[in-house]
Amino acid sequence: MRDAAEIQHRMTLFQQRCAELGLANTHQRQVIFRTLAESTSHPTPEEVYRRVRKKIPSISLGTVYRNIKILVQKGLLKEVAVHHEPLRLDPNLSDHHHLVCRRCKSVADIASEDVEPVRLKAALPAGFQVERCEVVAMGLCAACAMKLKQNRSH
Amino acid sequence: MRDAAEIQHRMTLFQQRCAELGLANTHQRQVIFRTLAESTSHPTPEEVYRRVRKKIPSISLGTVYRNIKILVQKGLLKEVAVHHEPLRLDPNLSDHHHLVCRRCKSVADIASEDVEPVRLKAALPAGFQVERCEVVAMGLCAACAMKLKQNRSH
DNA sequence: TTGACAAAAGAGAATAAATCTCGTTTAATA
DNA sequence: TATTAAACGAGATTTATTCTCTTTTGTCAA
Ligand SMILES: [Mn+2]
Ligand SMILES: [Mn+2]
Ligand SMILES: [Zn+2]
Ligand SMILES: [Zn+2]
Repeated sequence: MRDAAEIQHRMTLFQQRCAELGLANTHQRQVIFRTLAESTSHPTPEEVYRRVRKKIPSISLGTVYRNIKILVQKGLLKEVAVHHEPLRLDPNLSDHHHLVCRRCKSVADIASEDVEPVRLKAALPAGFQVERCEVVAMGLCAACAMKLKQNRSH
Repeated sequence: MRDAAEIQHRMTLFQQRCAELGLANTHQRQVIFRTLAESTSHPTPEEVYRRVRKKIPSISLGTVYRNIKILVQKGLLKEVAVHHEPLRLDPNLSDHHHLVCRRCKSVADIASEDVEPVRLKAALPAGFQVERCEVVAMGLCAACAMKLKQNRSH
């Protein structure tokens, strides 16, 4: 839970951004965002729904999902790491990293030797044992970059 | 598609490991593994199913999923990145990294400043535009490490 | 203000991915 | 070859998410 001033600041920015983006200023949207802004963890949509219902018992799960999707699209929320259905399997068991296209979801390998070893400078939460580090580089593949450019010039 | 000698080598190792692990040497299991071993991409379970059915038209989707799960558990296959349902949201929009417990799936932030910047040493696939790099450090949280130790000492 | 219109909400059906159940078949091994 | 646990196939079930449709609510201009 963050402090009240910080949350108030986030809410003000949120309302500004919604106005800029043409998103209506609904009570449900505000409470969903505030619930996430108050959180310092990484809740699931169901968890958000559970918390939001304390404020708006009649809210529907669909509204929570709809808003989460819009807010992630507009960059007002993030998803943790690359996360999209369905599961992707990797027959390459060597330690290596990945390059993911945010548009077409293609996944390409980056060899371990092609990335400088990841170095943590600070102490981790007490007792956490790191087993492996994977770098996920997100961006646009050549094909998708071209398609997006074309769409923009319509 | 890899070359035949490489695949043959993988199949031999696979059969050895299955024997060691007490996994029965079924035709379905072999074809599923071979299909993945032949692949240089990151197929979905449905894609594996589609390919395996060319060899064994009567195979069931359940068998594909069952084997994928076993093989991932036993370390004969990997999942790409951390990937588990449901979606996890992040109210922290700053660039930062994550620490994920492989057992309880808890997610903790690692501040960007606490990790040396990720440096790619080699050229990426032509035209790929990287927008951001996220480090996912996987391992065991203190609580889970303790629970696993207890279970082992039964 | 109020009215028109688009955006968003609620309810619940539908879909997609993954898992489970259960009766049947098969591999391991004695 | 007979026994038995493991694995299979078929299809139901579960879980997360999305969609459809009707009603309600913001927004904005008159
Ligand atoms: Mn890979
Ligand atoms: Mn985070
Ligand atoms: Zn792409
Ligand atoms: Zn844990």
